[in-house]
Amino acid sequence: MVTQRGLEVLRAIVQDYVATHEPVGSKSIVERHAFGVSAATIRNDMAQLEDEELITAPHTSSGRVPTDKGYRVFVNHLAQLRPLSAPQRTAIESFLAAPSDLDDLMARTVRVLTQLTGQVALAQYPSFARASITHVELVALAPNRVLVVLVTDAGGVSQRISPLPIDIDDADLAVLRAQLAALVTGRAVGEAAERIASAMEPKTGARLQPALGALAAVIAEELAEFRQERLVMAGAATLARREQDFRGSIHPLLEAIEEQVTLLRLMSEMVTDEHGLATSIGTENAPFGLGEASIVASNYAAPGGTARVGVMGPTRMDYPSNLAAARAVARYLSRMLEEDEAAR
Amino acid sequence: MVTQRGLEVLRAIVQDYVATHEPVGSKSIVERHAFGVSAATIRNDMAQLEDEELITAPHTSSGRVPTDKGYRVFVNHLAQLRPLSAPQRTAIESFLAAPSDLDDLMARTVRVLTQLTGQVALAQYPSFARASITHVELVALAPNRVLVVLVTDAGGVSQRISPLPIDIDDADLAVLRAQLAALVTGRAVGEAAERIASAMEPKTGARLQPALGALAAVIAEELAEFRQERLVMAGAATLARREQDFRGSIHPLLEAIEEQVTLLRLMSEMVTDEHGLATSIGTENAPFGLGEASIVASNYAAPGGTARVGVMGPTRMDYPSNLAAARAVARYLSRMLEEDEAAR
DNA sequence: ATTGGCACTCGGAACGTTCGAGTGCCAGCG
DNA sequence: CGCTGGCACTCGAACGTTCCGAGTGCCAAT
Repeated sequence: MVTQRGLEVLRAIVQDYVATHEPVGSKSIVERHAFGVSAATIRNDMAQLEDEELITAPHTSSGRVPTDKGYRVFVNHLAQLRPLSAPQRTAIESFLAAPSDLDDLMARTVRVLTQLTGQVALAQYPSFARASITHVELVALAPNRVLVVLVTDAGGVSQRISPLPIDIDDADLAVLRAQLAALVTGRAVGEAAERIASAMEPKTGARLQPALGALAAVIAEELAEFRQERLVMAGAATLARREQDFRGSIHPLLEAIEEQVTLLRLMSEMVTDEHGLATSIGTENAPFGLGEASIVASNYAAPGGTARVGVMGPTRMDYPSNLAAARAVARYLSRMLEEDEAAR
Repeated sequence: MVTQRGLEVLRAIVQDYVATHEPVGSKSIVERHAFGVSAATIRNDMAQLEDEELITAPHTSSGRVPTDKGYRVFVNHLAQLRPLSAPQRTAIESFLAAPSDLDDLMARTVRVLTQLTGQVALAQYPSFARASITHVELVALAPNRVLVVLVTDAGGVSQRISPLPIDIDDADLAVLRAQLAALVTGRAVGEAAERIASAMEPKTGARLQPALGALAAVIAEELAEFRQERLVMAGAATLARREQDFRGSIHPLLEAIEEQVTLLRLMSEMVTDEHGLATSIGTENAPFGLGEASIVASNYAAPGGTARVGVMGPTRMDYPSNLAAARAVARYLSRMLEEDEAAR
């Protein structure tokens, strides 16, 4: 059983260890924190914390270091977010002001977050999976090449060039446009994908069927792209400064950053607390090959539902600050997207 | 003055050092290469090479290591590309087969190149700077929101949503479309940008002028995007394996990868030899903050002119293999783009 | 329950020794 | 004159020893 003071000691250990990167001893705790008890008492508390596996000693006689479990307790029960400073808030505001489009907004978001935290920043794109198709437009580039543009009600646009197996004229194009529009406009992305699949089968011998099939195939690809989750990142270079924080090497992290898929799954599988904040610590990420890393994230509100923005760093990170930064950025991001949607 | 055999010794040193990552001594040279002379003779040659600053000794009595100048001589005079193996060629072929679009093709290109060389792969996008605008299309999303699509003859497409300061109807849209088309279709990107600038000035009091101005501004942005060089990369994670190859840290490299701008300039400023190959070694990259890295690249033929594909790695890299890989990939890439253009 | 005291542990720094790979130089040889 | 074997020398890497101090666990006293 851990006493109340024991928890305070854990908090002190986490804070000091994150600050100094060195195992913390009983003596340095009484020096840096006003516990009003002697080092020996702290030592007794530390022995209890060690029994509970909340802290551990790297060597027989050395200071203590929090375990992953210790960080977890710290984050869940002991940490309170450290609010951002005024300059930090204005930094976010000016960084995110007047983006030219969604890509730009997302890129700026991760840049400001990596700049605030000094960690690798990650952001899920708003999902278009539940959006509906509002427009399908065909532009003839040549008799046998058509540009296919798809627009969703959530602001997502996709475009792709499709070669055609036959030459068509403007009248044909109008026919095809009408046929495709009937299939997908007003439909949710998933539903549209089902309906478009039927058009891809070469059923009738109609003259335009080959062209329709080709266009349907391209539209299917575009729809698949809408359903796919995406991720933006920034600050990978900051990992180089932290090499020794990751026992083995930063290779798994760089790999994950390049892969994206892993991080995408990780981000979406994290569980949020009642404030929309999520934390995944050290070995909790082991199934993803990132047992040395921690991730904190905050939900933000996007047209297509909530998505997440956060940072990835060493287990020994400053959770309160990083959580606060992620939350602040998420809030601004939500607001930007809300304004954009209102204008639509 | 360096003798013929001296140059052979340099070649041996470069080869052995790249292979073993350890300073090479006179004795190991006579063991691994059939020079037919004694170690003492090699030592004399090495002394000459050291006078010429082609090699250097890390410590007073230790093997020798090539200097950047030594690598340069090796690459210019001593190296002959090592042709790829048959499996490697088929790997390229199957990797690059049937890309779904340009982005996909470029992504696969860098992936195969990083897989072949184990280094960070870089590829410039084909440039659309000299392309011409063939289509400008407006799609009404709402009375005050229009999707603007631009298409070039080099296969580049750009799309963006523009809010309008006033509401317009379909007839207005047709008018605007005609006005904008008159300004930019058939024009080269640069020329189009100049002409579109004029439409952005609020000169006349015409009713549609505010809308025209807004659309022109968006088109100007899209044109600027066409003029901008772009880069794709892969294999950043491989750097982690090579940490100690970069004396200081891999931070500058990761930074450059994230920045892109630096690498873009570096790639475009490299000078190619008569075979379209370019090499930039160690300190030659110092102005770009990459004095510890080398880059090799090969030109490839793209619709908008030649562009480059290559790899970045430690100065102590296997130049012949990497150059051969870059050249092979560049050739396949040229062919793919040529086929695509023929289909257009 | 808390505390001061104390013996104990162990990692890290400092230092010395040894070992061997590699060098430069030189006299001798074809 | 170029090449060679021989030799003294250098210096880094590896290893062992010593020393120091921060930190611990435990215990008797309060």
